[in-house]
Amino acid sequence: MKKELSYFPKRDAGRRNYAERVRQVFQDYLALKDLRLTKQREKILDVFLSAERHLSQDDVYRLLKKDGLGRVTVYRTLKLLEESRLAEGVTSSSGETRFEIQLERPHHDHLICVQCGYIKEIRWPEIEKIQKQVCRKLGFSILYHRHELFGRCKDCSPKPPAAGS
Amino acid sequence: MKKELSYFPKRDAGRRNYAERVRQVFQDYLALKDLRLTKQREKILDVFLSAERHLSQDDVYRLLKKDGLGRVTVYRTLKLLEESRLAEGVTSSSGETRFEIQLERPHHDHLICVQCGYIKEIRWPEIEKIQKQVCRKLGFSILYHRHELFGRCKDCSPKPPAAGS
DNA sequence: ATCAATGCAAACGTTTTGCACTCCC
DNA sequence: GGGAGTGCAAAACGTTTGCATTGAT
Repeated sequence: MKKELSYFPKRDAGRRNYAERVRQVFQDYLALKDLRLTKQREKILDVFLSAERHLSQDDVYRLLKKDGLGRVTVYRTLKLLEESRLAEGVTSSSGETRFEIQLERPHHDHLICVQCGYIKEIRWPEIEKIQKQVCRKLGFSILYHRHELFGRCKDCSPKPPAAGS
Repeated sequence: MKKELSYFPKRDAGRRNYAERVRQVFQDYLALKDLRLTKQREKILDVFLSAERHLSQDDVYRLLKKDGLGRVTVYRTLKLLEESRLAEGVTSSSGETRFEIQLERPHHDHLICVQCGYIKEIRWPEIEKIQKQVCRKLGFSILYHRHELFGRCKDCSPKPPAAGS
């Protein structure tokens, strides 16, 4: 039995609901700031919700330019998503920032394959715990952190799991 | 007895030697690549060795433009320093990359104060250990990682250590 | 109808490149 | 002396801004 770690709650069943909750949060944030949920902003959000993660600005732009969406709007909307804390940036293997929707997702860090670009999410509560402890001891209050590991994923590793191992 | 963790070897005594070793490493790297250790490259290295850490490209440029050094050279040399693995970039609180010389310095991560910009280096072998373990289990081979914590340092913390704790 | 949002183009800041001159090896 | 290195200017790149038009509430 492949016990693939299932870090995140299954959302397949409640996917549509999830999308709606995300949209709601965004709308609330916008309302709070006296801003509007426009078609373009919805579309950008939708792209994230169907891709579900790790899109660069350019990815979003290319997916939506056929709808007449401009780069500027993508930039501005991504900024809004970041501000609202709905989206968060991850450094990709090529150095560019990629975004993912964070709502209701437990905090996780990233393993980034420098070869294929695959981004694996990982949770390690132990590490978070040590982090907090050490920082508290030092009087450093953490606001947020970035913990990214660059390397090769299983498939891209130079030495595939040898027989007999 | 204050057992302040002494993360880095005392270099006060051997500082000059250290500088020379750094220069040697750089020269070796350059030789390997059929490149030359020029006055400008030496000067840039010297800036790092006297500042010892966390300089942005602009910092370096401003410190050296009086010597007639151009921005372009700074960019190119910083790239060389990175390639040679002598220097490594850290994300500063304002988001720009700052560089530090890494030779003979044990690996460390960074606590970055978003208020005063102070960068504190930190070693937590336990975390590194867990990291390695987890990644090995996943078949992910780490090449390098970035672990940066953003927050407020002791001095900039909103609530100074209150009386009676 | 109002006022924010959009999209264009132009501005902007940063990094890279082309090229003649310099200088290290 | 030759080829790499430098510095300038210009190009390239990614992001932001100004402004007239569009559109959501």
